[in-house]
Amino acid sequence: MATLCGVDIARPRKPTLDTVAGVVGVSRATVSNAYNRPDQLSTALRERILAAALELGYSGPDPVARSLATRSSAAVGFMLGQPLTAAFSDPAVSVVLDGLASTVDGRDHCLVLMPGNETGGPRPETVARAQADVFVAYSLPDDAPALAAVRARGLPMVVVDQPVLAGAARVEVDDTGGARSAAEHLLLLGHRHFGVLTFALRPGGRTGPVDERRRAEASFRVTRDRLAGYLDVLADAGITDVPVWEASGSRRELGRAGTRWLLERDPRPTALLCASDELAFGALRAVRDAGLSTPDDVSVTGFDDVPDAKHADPPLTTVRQPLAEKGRRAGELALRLLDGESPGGPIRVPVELVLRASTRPPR
Amino acid sequence: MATLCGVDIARPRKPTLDTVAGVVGVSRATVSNAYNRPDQLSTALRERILAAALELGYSGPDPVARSLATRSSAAVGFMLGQPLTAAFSDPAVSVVLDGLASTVDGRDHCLVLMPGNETGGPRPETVARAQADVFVAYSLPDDAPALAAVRARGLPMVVVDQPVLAGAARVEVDDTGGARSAAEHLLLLGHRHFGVLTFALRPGGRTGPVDERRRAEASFRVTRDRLAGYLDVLADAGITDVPVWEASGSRRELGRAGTRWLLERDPRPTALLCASDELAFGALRAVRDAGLSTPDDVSVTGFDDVPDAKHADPPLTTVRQPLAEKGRRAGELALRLLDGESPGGPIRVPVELVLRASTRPPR
DNA sequence: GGACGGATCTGAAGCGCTTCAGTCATGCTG
DNA sequence: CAGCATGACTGAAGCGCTTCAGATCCGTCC
Repeated sequence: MATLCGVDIARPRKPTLDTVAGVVGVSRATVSNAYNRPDQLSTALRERILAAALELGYSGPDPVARSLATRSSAAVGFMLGQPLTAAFSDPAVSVVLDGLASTVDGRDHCLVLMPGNETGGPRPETVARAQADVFVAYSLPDDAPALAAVRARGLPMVVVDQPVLAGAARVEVDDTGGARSAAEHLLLLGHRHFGVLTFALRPGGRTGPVDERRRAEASFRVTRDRLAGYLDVLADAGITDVPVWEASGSRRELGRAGTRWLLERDPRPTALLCASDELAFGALRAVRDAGLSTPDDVSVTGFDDVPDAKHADPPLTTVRQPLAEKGRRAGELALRLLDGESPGGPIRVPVELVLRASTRPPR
Repeated sequence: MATLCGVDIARPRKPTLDTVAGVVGVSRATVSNAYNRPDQLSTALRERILAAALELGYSGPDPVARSLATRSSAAVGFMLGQPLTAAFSDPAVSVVLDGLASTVDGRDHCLVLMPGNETGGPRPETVARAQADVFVAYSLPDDAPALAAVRARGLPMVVVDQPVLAGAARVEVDDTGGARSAAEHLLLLGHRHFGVLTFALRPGGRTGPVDERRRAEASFRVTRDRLAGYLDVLADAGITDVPVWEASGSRRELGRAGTRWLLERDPRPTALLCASDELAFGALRAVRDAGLSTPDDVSVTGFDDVPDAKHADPPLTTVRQPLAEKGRRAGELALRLLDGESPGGPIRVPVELVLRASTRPPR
């Protein structure tokens, strides 16, 4: 009786707002209000509507249609500079992402994940079709096509760590400063023979020694800055020709391999500066493999202070950055942009050298 | 001139299909075709349209509107049983996710990530509002509210590992069998004193010894099956009262702590069965901490065969499961469901015991 | 008692796009 | 040259929802 005229046979079809409205005998607007603005109708009616919906198997307004009508998809896109495996092998990524995810989820926003490929970011097509109304870029190379794609869509963006991009909100870390402090620490301890272990300077995953030219081509800002921090401090102290090994990713196994090479240099380094804790874990292992001891024979520093760092053997001296906070900040920034507020200046999170047992003066 | 009548002043407004159509002087349908069906119009016109679009700053059809019109959001939702940090501390999750992501990205589908919370899955509200047209559930507890939410929306779902759910496509692994083979291996070597290290039996993250009652309450199927595999084989051999430690997550640090407890049991176990490689890594470390040796004093087995397992010290005997393949299969299944094909029976991926140096007969 | 305010509910105009049944030339066939 | 297939393009009907300016009704206040 209270049903709409003809369209009644179509059983298997999914119910919509209209279906429910028809059955209850109210207008579509009222059903919508039942879900979105409970104060706009009487409790009694609202309950009747919800009951009817339940019975009809209507599970609430369709998210896509709702997004179209409200012009907001309630999702934030997360673009990554690497494939997922590479990214998540390093807690430095997953902890940040976790902070971000819980922040945006608190506001009923979803996270659209866009992993990178060999070229160092998601495909622009992926970005163009992603249903998100703000994007977060994490560790993309400066020239990633994905960035242009976001820009073309005219959507706001927050960048964490890099790249530095005009008009985008930003949360950043003083990578250079952190790296400098690690190098200075080792210098102060009296070390003169160094080795540096870094992760990828550019997308594509090369593994091998880094020369001046390769260094100049670096397109990952984080890598560039940490490396520069290490080498500049050493150069200022008159130490040049420092061997540098580039691992294609931030994984302990790759750090271990690189360290093998570094330990074969002559003179053998007494101190290893690593661009991440994961690499440093590999370095610790390689030192042990070589029948040497950390810190007696070789001091090792990391970067990030991931949870495992303090439990390493020996506990790792490293540069701490507040990973979870970075993620949260990025999330908050993204939500602010969604609210149309201005991004404000870049948010800087602090770094701090954490001294543990993996460093000591050379013998 | 070729512009539409009045609506011309609104500069800052984002261009739409109509804008472009108006400027070029063609119908909206034609512009749409220019993007989606190049064969439906002449190349010349298509290029004119694309050029005009570029000039106007139109970056292609709006994904949300397009989704509404096509009734397909081109996204797959990924629901996780744990928060991101917990999930990604274990490569067993990130490798699967990577396989899934690359599979669906190949079809221009996005990945909507829905991490779990303390209750063991994403919030149902999150699921209800997620713009995805197929969901994959990974390691959710059997009673997760998120599952009901998917069902309420009437969307197809693929389940990997668990829970077992009627009507859902599934890719599964013989966890019980894998666990059994590890236990049998140790038994065959002559071990009689065991310890078991497992990750969470239920959402919420408890840490401590597991008794019969706790075991009965287990809601994570994977955990349940592996544990059962270990204990059943031992029980069949007449070995009962095996101490079991539950870690709240699959992290090496937690494995290390649990192993400390296990090693204090009397009689001290000569073999440790771990529910994951990450836990096993912690066990190796704890054995060393205790001044003991693996495998001389204590044998250790893991589960998963993550990339680090073969580089552990000593290399880890473990049950291999093809993680990347699991992810890919799940992705393929999801895409098939999207195409309206039937899921077919569950896909089983093989497990296999990989013998390495962390196990040997007891002294 | 008439004006007013509040609480409820409705109509209709979009949101930006896809798609399908056509329309209209145009060229080809026999 | 009639008849037809083909290619190029258009009109209009949705997709399922939100939202806002009313419409209606009723209790109230002076």
